[in-house]
Amino acid sequence: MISTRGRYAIRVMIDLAKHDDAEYVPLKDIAERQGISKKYLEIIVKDMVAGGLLVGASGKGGGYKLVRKPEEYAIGEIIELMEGPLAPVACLSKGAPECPRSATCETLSLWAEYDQMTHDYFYSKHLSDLL
Amino acid sequence: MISTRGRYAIRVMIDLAKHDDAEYVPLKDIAERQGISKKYLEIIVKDMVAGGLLVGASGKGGGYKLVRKPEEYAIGEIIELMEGPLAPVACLSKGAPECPRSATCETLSLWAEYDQMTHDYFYSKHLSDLL
DNA sequence: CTATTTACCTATTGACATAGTAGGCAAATA
DNA sequence: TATTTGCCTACTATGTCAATAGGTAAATAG
Repeated sequence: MISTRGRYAIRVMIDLAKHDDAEYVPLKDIAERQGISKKYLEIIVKDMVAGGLLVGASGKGGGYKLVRKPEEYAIGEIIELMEGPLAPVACLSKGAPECPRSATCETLSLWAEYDQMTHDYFYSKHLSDLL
Repeated sequence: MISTRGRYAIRVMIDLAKHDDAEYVPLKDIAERQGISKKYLEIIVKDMVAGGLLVGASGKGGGYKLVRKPEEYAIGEIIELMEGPLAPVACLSKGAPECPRSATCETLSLWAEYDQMTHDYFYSKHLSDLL
């Protein structure tokens, strides 16, 4: 299941996308509108900045804003940044050590096909599709 | 991600499907062939019996066997028994209390569509497809 | 009727993730 | 200089994951 990290991140993105591109939006406002603890959002938003989804600005008039247009954010990108790989099994994650069972594994193609489906789905949807 | 509970359960089912339908297969043999701790498999197999996937028999000549033909087990059924609902968010699980945000939630259709895809996929695949 | 084989049951453990809370420092503006 | 805002470290309670440990009950072979 998708955890609050991923779900809240998407809601923050939607909230920001609905506001003027030029202005920074204080996290306090987002937290109030979304009914989510501001303190908890701080942790989540920090990772979003580190991952290049948002930029932040301190001080009065500061806050966060998107760095790209909503149609340029794939939902899969947001989810993978916040939750880790979409892969249903560890051996299909990018950079995973090769599984010793892979040559004879009867379930590998089941997971691989599902992984492909999931990837295609979440990278075909963009932030702009949620507005 | 699918945990060992679900993955091992499927491997046990495949192992059993490869053996004579009429005979009980001791868990010790399955554990050795699959390279999985027998003690851990006991816990998993117990839930599989409780869920109606297998039957067990004690004593000499005992073990476990399938109760249906491999083509009559949907993979989704096995996964949901062992891992809980396939739903990507709690509000889409069967019997979940209605989410207060559902009327205005901008992400609900995203998750619902993915949920449908996942369900369709894992209920279209059967144990017999993995042999 | 006894020994062996097998399933079945309860309990415990260490490591990790989840979903936060708490308190303070740093930067930018009015 | 005061206020607003982001940013940083640390802590905690709860639960899940992946087992391990040790025993009881049932069935069969001899």
